[in-house]
Amino acid sequence: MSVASELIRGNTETIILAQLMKGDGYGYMVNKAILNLTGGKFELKEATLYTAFRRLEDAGCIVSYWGDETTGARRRYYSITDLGRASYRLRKKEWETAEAVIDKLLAEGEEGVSK
Amino acid sequence: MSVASELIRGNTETIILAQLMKGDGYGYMVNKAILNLTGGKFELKEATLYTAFRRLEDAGCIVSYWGDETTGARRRYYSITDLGRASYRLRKKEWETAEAVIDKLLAEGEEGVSK
DNA sequence: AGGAGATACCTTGACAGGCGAGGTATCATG
DNA sequence: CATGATACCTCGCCTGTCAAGGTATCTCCT
Repeated sequence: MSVASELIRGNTETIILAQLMKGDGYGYMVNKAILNLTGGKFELKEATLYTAFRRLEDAGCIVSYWGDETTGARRRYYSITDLGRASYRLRKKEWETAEAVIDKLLAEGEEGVSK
Repeated sequence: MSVASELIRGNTETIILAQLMKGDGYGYMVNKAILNLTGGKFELKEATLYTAFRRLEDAGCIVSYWGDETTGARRRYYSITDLGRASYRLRKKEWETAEAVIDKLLAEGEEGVSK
C-alpha cells in the first residue's frame, strides 16, 4: 500500500531534517534516499521538496551552498544548522505525541475495546 | 504537549468515523469524547468538525437525522453506514502504513543508527 | 548526429483541509 | 438578566501539496 500524502502532510520538513542529520545532501539525493528507504512506498514530489527546502532555509534550520561539480548538473547542497537540529528533535517529539493520540482515537472504532 | 493540527490533518474524518463505530452521536458530543479521550491534548475546532461531517455525509459514509429533544438545543445525530464502516477500516490501514513509513524516516535522524 | 532517459534544479497556479471569527438559539445558574 | 454551557452553522483566509511547465547537463543507444 502506498502512502496517502494527506497523511504525511506536516512531516515533510521533519523528514528532510532527519536526512540532513546524517550529513549534507542535495535535493535529488534526499528524495531518492526517501524513496529507497520506504521501498518505493513514498516519494516527495519535486515541488513539495523544493518549497520545503526553501521554508527550512528561511527559518534558519538549514543553509545551502552550490556544489563544485565539474561535470553533470549543478547541485545545491544543504547543511543542517544547530537550530535545525533542535527543530528536528522538537518536531519528532511532536510527531510522537500526535501519533499516540491518533492511534488511541482510531482504536476507538474497534470492536471489543475494553475500558 | 498538545498536538499540532498540521499532523492530525487528513485524520479527522477517520477519527469521527471511529467514534461513530461505537454508535450514533452528534457533533458536540463527538468532540467532547475526543477531548476527554486525549486528556485535553487535542480537540477538533467546530468549523473543522462540521465541515468534516458534511464531507462524510456527501460521500455516503454517514447519514444524519434530527434528534427529538423536547428541551435544550437541537441535535443533529449521525449514523455510520456500511460504506462508512468499510471506509473506516481502509483509512485505518492507510494510517498504519503512513505511520510506519514516517517512523522509519524520522528515525533516520537519530545517532547510532546501524545500517 | 540525434533522440531518449537520467540527473538536477526551479516556479506558477490551483486545490483541499483546517480554522478564526462571526452568527443563531436554548437552557441553567447565580 | 447576564454569563456560560450546550448545540448548530457559514464565510473567508491560510498553508502545504502538487500538476504542469520550464531550464540545463550528461550518458547510452541507434
